[in-house]
Amino acid sequence: MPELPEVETVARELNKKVSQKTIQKIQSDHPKMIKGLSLESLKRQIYKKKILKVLRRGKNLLLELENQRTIWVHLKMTGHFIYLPSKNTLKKEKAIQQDRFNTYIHFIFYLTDGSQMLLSDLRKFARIRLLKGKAEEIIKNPPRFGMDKLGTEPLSREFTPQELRKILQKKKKAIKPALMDQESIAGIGNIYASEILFIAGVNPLKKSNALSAKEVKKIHIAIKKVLLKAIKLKGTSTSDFRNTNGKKGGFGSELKVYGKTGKKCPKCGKLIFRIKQAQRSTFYCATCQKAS
DNA sequence: AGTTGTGTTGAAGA
DNA sequence: ATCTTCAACACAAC
Repeated sequence: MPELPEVETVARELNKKVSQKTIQKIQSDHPKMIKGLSLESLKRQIYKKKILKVLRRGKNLLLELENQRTIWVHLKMTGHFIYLPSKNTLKKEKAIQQDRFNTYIHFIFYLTDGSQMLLSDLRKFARIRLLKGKAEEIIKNPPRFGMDKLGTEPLSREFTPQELRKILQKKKKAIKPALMDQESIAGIGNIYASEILFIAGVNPLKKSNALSAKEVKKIHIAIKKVLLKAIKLKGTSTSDFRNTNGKKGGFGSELKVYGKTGKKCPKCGKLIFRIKQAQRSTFYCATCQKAS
């Protein structure tokens, strides 16, 4: 489930924990997760290279190295990074391993100070690439494998209500799948799309281009509010997402509608519905999020 | 016990 | 072009 708040949390934590550290070696039991080059080639190119910084773009993670190379990681559905400090007590490691979602380790990055960066991924959907150039250059001038089509960053200054209006006017889809379209806005996934629309009081079935200026304004406020709060609480862990210390994020208890089918709406007390939109579950309150 | 659903997204098919 | 369906994979719930 890593969406923008989860990936942002990982980027911030890794920035604190591994930037300015040097990669000694890597190990993988599933090199298929690497795209575009072999495990051997990746090993050669990152050997003894320092990690300068870690950035996020949409749901993509970028680890910039000192040699004009950047490790790109997409966590997809079930990937997450765990950081093990060098002076790791056995007790602490045991505590991390007690959680089975921390035990699907398919990549180990050994750093020269003895610490480790692990990639755990139950379903093995996560993908790794090695890109040429610095992270900022890649963001500005993205390669054409997928990152090239990313839309605006919802927490950036350019993402104004006017900008959102412009984006939504062009789309004929319902607002809920439109919010999840990475080519328009980068980083919103299935959980936060439902939560945002509940906070905005907008029906998920309403067509994007039929929204009033007032509704767009409400959605804009809700996007910023929900994403910022989720980042503050280090993300949502409804099942397998974990932070780099192996622990769950804190936004799970803040969820108003996601996964709440048949439960009472926190605002009006009526029942929460689940419907399907573009093959994904949408959760909403039909009373607080009127279709009209 | 087989079927269905899960936070993502790219590729293939229509 | 643009839309829908499927596949990558593992597991839980029904």
